[in-house]
Amino acid sequence: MPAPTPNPPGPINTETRRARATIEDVASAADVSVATVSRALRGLPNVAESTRVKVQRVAVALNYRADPAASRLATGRSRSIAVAVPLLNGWYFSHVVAGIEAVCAEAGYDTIVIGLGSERSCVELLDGSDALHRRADGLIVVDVALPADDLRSLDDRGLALVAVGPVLDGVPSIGIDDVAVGRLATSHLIDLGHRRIGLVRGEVANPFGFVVPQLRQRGFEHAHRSHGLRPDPTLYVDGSFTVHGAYEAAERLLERDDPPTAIFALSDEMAFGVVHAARDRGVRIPDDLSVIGVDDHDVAAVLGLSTVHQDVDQHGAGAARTMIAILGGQEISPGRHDDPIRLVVRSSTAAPRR
Amino acid sequence: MPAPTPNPPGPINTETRRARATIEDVASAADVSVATVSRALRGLPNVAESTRVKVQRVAVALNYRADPAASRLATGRSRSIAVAVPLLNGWYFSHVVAGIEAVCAEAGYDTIVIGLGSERSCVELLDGSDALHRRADGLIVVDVALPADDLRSLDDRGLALVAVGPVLDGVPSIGIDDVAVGRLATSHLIDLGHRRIGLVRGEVANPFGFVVPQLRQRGFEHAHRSHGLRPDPTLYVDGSFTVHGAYEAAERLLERDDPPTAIFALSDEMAFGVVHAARDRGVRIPDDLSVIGVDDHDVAAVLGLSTVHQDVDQHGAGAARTMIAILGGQEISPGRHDDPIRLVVRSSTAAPRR
DNA sequence: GTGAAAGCGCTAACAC
DNA sequence: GTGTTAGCGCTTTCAC
Repeated sequence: MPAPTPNPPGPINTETRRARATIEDVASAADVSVATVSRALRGLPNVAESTRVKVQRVAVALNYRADPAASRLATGRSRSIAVAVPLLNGWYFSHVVAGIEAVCAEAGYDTIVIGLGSERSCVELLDGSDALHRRADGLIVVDVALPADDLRSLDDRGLALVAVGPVLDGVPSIGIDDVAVGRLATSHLIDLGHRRIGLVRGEVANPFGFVVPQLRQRGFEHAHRSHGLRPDPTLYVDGSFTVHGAYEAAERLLERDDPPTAIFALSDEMAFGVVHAARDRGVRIPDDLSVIGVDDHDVAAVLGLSTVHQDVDQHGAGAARTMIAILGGQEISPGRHDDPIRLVVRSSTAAPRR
Repeated sequence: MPAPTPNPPGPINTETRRARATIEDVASAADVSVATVSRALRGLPNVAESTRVKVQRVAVALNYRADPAASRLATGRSRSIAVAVPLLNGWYFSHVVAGIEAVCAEAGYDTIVIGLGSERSCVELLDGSDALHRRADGLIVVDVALPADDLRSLDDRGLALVAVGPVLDGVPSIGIDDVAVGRLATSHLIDLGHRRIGLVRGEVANPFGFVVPQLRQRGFEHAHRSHGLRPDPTLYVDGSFTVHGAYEAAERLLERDDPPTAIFALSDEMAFGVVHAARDRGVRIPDDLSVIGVDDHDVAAVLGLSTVHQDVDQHGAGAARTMIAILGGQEISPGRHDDPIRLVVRSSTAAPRR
């Protein structure tokens, strides 16, 4: 158990308060009761239009804003939503977060981010740790495969759940068909004539399975089989979902006596690493090696990287909208929205030379 | 004024509460008063060690955790810090945010992110809008140049302030010497023999000046002057700090009858766009054109891009540590920490051919 | 060392 | 339509 770090003592409260008007200030200034102020300001019925106007005017004059903590305490709702992502600085994740934040801000919700980089953070997330405990009304998990009972425990705590990425049982989710992604990229390579295809997968240090890699890999294998081919597992390497990790992984592949003629990297960032490694060893792309990634990262076009496009900001925005609808009391079925994907062929893929 | 969106009605409260233990539950189970529970759990003095142990045990058994809203209401501190950034999905910003979040989580603080993409969001930030008002104990602004009176108003609201990026008057800040960055990159080009150097600047739709571009530009101009040269303002173009924006900006430069022999892009992402544009028009790098950026983005190495390295994650982490120290009651002088930078020469810069 | 009680600022019954 | 009042769950004097 982490050391209890109490709030430092001291009457921060009183210093701060000076400037802030409370609901009572507004009430007395407007010559009504606090209840009326509350109703008027929140647009509730049973307030005479004239009173509402008067109260609003006073509130503006006093620059009054309800204290969210007090409000949360009274209503049980915090008007903020949490986003849990494996790493905050990945291209994919930062775009999802950006999409979420934009929608949340628009709707008056705060966005609190939780990086799941360390094991500790993952465990805490579910333990009902500080980050979630009564601080957020809902949780958006991005590419996190929560086990069923953790799902339930979160639910028991009254947290609304929405997922971005793979399907999560009983949770509304938005993402792409990752198996199809794997199939699409791989078929492209096979159609070009490639028969020995390397796969740069990625593990993330994350106790919850990060299932995207598996799904895309499954698609990779499907594609082989449906063309009557058998994938070669000795051509599978781990790129950790980073440029650098993939660089090293690709080195291992290219060092072989029988290197693959094409490499499928499960993300564009990893594909960048592959391209780099190839270049450093004088392996020409696409002449000696075809490379394809996934994401359609802004830099993919610069490198001429073939890839599978997905509209990442939209995933985040869609998830946030769903969350807000749920929090707004709408019945949302825990369904799946598969966003379309499409193959983008650039100059990094071509028929094998030999 | 935005439409008042009240919390939807409904007894969410009671449903939720079922599972959660309150301080009273702990008190009665441990057979002490709530005051004692509060003291014991927060490590305050004047609690018999035996009592403390007992209370802790009960708290764990009941999976008790203080409700942050109630705690906030009573103490005035929310144990969360807000981060305001111009765009959440830029490489630089996402790394800063990641650095901040990691440190905050470690210290038990929530990280709430605020994107300043729209004008509205900026205005609201300062208006004491919902996002900040009593929700966060401190605000970390990243590359945001707040005017002096906004600074004061934030301060009046009792918000602690820390800045990442350029110096902000009266606020502790961490960043790099952006003028030096401009000088370093430009001198490298000049030393190589370049005399006509294009500058890809960047504006971000942000009412607060985003001063980084100006500073780096100043360094660019300094470097010229100290070599007895005069920069050519017709060679300045706007790349919006995006790959795509820089692509178009570079096109304009390369289309000229007298194109520059080198281009300094104020960020690596923009440099990528320049490289792309050059490639698309058959301009060879570095033979026909030298390109240099700033950041040392992971992809810079892949493209062989020369650049000015900075340690971005560290900026975020450092800022967060400073913030937490301030919030912890330490006296922190509003000083400046300049993180070191260094020139990284790769293959995108060389002497001009003619 | 511990407990009783008075808030913190707001919302939601309930009365009028 | 509006006001009164009892909480929400915690912290913090102030007695003991």
